[in-house]
Amino acid sequence: MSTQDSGAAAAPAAPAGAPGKKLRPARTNATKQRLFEASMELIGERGAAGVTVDEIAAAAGVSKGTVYYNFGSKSDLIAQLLRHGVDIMLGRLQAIEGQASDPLEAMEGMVGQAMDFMDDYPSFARLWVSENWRTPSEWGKVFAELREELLAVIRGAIDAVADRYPVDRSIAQGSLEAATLGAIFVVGLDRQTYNPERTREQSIAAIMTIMRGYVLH
Amino acid sequence: MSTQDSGAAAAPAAPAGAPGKKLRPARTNATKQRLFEASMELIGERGAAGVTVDEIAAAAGVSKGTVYYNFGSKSDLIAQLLRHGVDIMLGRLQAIEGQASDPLEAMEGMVGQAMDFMDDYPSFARLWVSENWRTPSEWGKVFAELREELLAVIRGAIDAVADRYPVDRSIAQGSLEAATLGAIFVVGLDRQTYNPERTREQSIAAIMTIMRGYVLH
DNA sequence: CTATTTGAACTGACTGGTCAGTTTAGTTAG
DNA sequence: CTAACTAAACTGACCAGTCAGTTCAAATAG
Repeated sequence: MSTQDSGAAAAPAAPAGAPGKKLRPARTNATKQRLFEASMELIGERGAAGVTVDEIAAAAGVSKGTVYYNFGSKSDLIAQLLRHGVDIMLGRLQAIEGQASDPLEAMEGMVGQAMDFMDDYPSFARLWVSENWRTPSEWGKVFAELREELLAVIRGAIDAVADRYPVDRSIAQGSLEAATLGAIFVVGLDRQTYNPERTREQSIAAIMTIMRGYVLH
Repeated sequence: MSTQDSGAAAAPAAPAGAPGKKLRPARTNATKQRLFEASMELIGERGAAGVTVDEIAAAAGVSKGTVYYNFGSKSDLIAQLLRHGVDIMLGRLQAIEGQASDPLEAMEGMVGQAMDFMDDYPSFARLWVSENWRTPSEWGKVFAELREELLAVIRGAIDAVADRYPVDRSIAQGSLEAATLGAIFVVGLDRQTYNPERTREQSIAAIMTIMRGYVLH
């Protein structure tokens, strides 16, 4: 959750010509956190283009200038927001990576973690699916990178299954990873948006059907 | 959104695309078609909020006034665009509904049709996933309705499988439909956006893994 | 210990531009 | 003759980004 700002280029644009090292990130961290939370909520609901910087600032209890002080632009804020969310999700997935001895159980645990993450950050998945796959996306590089990190975790879990069980080798792993990630996001979103009565376990079982079809019987 | 007063009288003196779509159209149909194609492309790429009415009109080779003559508003245009796309997709899915005697083959055919549809209308899936699942969506009702129509077709195919084969009854059908639809969209979009080298057949096989896991062996 | 200074963090009015939707007067085609 | 369309100007709202000024905790000086 920390995800302290990568000391690289997009640091605060200090107006007084400061060289920009984080000497005293006292208030700043709390402010960034509030901005992340506020913008995750708003952007998740209405889309990146549908939310104004003024709204984000107001929701975070901060002035508009502060947004531009902490992030260089609206676009930068969103890029860092995406990274922030994926870091949280990855942290949760990796937290149980190897808790179970059986790779299918491990996979099930991972899917469960993903569903819980979507319960806790319902807006992140919305933001993800709304802005991913845009062709000349402003955040195309960010998405490609983050997507790869998520797929890598799924790939690890699938590999573990393939090592322990006989599986259908004719199925392309890449497509299988994509199908799994897609099912996770869409089942989670559908549950939130249209079918809140569906349980966590039902959703996990439906997604795990993919794995059961992958393993030969 | 502006003119929030109940001033319904602000509509054009002509029949804005509200009710009558009967024996009207001479040029209108061609114009609407061009507008559908142009806006599908643009909105699919940059999102509903990221495209201006002027751009759509220009891309369709039509004046801005024509957009407002045929559709009452940008929002209306998009709602009708969604319906238009789903109608095409449903038409294709139903065209092979019952071509195969084996329900698993029928399902595979349907998934294949869906992949072909996404090849032909690559922007529609983008529009769908970017605007679906928005919480207070302007087109929430439209989405709920269209989503139900798509799920009904998938449900029919799953039911046919469940009638002919022994299946895992502990899996909630609703979640299974959602997982299938999600996998279809995401695998298709991923192929277009990030992995164009993946074949149609690889993608179908990955999605069909869900069905193979549903059927008991 | 008190006074002064420093500068990172923050403020909010303002600017320049964009865009949905309207209007009007005229043109084209069925 | 009339529905469909054009072209261009206009409005009113809205919004990303800017910038001159303010705050305040910590550093430093006296």
